[in-house]
Amino acid sequence: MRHLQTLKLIDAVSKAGSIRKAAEDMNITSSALNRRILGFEEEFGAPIFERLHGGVRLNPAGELLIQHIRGQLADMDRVRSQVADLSGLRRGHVSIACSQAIQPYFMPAQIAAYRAEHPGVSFSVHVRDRDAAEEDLRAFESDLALVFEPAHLGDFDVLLSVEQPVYAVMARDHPLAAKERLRLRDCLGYPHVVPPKRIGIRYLLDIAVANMSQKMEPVAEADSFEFMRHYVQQERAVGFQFPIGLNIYGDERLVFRALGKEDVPYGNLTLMQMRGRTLSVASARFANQLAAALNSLPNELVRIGRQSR
Amino acid sequence: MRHLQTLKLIDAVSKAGSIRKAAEDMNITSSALNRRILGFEEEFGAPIFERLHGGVRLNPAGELLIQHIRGQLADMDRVRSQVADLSGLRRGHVSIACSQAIQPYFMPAQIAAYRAEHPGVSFSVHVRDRDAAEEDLRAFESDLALVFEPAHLGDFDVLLSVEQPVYAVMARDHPLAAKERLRLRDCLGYPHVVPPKRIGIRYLLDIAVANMSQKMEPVAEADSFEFMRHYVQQERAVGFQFPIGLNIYGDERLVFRALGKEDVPYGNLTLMQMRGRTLSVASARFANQLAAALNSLPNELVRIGRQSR
DNA sequence: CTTTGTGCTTCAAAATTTGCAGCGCCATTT
DNA sequence: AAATGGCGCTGCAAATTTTGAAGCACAAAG
Repeated sequence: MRHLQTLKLIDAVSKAGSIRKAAEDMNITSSALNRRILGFEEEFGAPIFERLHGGVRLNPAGELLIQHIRGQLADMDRVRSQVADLSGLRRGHVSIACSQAIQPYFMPAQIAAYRAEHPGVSFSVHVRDRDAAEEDLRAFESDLALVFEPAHLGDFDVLLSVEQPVYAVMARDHPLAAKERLRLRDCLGYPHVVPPKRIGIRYLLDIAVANMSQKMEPVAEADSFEFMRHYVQQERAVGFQFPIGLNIYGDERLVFRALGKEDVPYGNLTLMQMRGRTLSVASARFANQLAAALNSLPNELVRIGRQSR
Repeated sequence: MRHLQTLKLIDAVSKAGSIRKAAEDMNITSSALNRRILGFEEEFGAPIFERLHGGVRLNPAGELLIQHIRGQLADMDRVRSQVADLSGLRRGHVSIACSQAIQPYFMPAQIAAYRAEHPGVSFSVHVRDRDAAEEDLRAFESDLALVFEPAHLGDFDVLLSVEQPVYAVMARDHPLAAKERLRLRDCLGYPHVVPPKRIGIRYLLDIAVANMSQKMEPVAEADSFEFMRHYVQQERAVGFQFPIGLNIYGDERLVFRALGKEDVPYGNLTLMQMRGRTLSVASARFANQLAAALNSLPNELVRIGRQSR
């Protein structure tokens, strides 16, 4: 798209932090890029970059502009997607940022299901904690975000929000595995593995622990659920995870127990988009499918709950 | 703005209905314009105009695109306005579509008040009936619309809505001028002047008359309030207008009487903008001022009511 | 049948953009 | 203090793109 080239270049410069670096990324000469920036600033009527030793940075005017540019680039993509859909091609691309817990089971299944009906649609999936996911939306780098406990809801439209309890994860022969109803303080009595503070589940655990005399003393802090899952089989420790990230029936060596709401607050799994954006056809449909799937999750949990008794 | 030139040209062609006409408007050759359109369609991936004998017209894809284009052009204006405001220039432009009744007193006073504080801001005021005002918003030709009884609220954000009774307007020596409380059926017993159907006040009168045995039999149907105002002094007829369009104390030869809500429904004077748009600094501030002024109107009306007894 | 107006095409001229090389600047390193 | 390396910026000529003038084929109107 020729007429958007200058805008793309400005975006590239703002990301690279230097005209020369951006020029290399975009496969043109730094002098050409430099003059395009200068030319744009002239017709725009104000500088958008402040020059400093070692590169450039957006000035306040540039910050205002870059938001417009990213919106325009994304919106043009949306229009093209709608037009493609209009002509029956059913092509498109969906970019989604989501929490780690969504990655192993939920998202692959959802994408496979969607692609079974729309094979022309491709996906980008970004693992992002709750802050980073919101940054992605703001920068128009993801169309959707599906995260636990989003921090600043101000700039976003919430498409759906469902609650999920926190589950304790342990080896099948762990002493606690015998108990049907588990309290958080039981878990903290054993070695435990928790995620770092930026992760939603840790946020909830911190809230819970704040009201207790007992303190959290993790033997390991890890942002990889895979690590946690294997570690609890090594040391007979306890880990924590949301059920959407668990294969409840699939793992014979592990046991999962929901922690009550009065113990640890439920996590809010929230599907959101940038406020006011009109998503591409593919993204909007995929969001709908996600919403439907999430809405049917509670039944699933009830069933799991019964089975675990 | 160079990189928007192609988009502006497409907009011009869609409005002119012909490439050659648009070329003349935009001061370039038709061949150059033609090739820009062709070039754009190629990189866009689909035709956006359908060619027919005697000109071109947007196809469905083009309709989708033109909406994006107009949004983009308007948004770029907004960004520039914000940047100008950032650098302290306090310049800007406000474009507003409003009903005829707003034109004589309310809008001039409001604009003068605003410009007294922000002399760098200029205005475009378009007289539009309720349908046309909405069209203006959709086409991004007005930033704001202030109209009575808007028809399709779906695509717009309502910033404020206030009620105004319908007033009967007559000469001071009209027989009805002696009565303090007037009924609609009294008015219809005398010759009366009403606006055409597309005007909000007529819409309300039609609703009122639908519930009556008496019929409306206007001696004149005119969309000019000036016409009505002078005509009622010629034939001793009765006219109708909203109080915001009346200079209640200023005209010695005319008398105004509010019609009760049970007689004729109150008109909804609504300030709106295109859904989801971020207005320029000047437009947003002017909208705030309008909203404040409209909110203080009811007191004004009460005062008028007392005085007219 | 002629006239008028349309979108589109050809080709050379005009305008713009690009790449190369180099300048001056500044913070860091030597 | 000097050297270095990275940076934004600038002449200048080449490359590329855009433009204008003229004309073609076509369809509707007179």
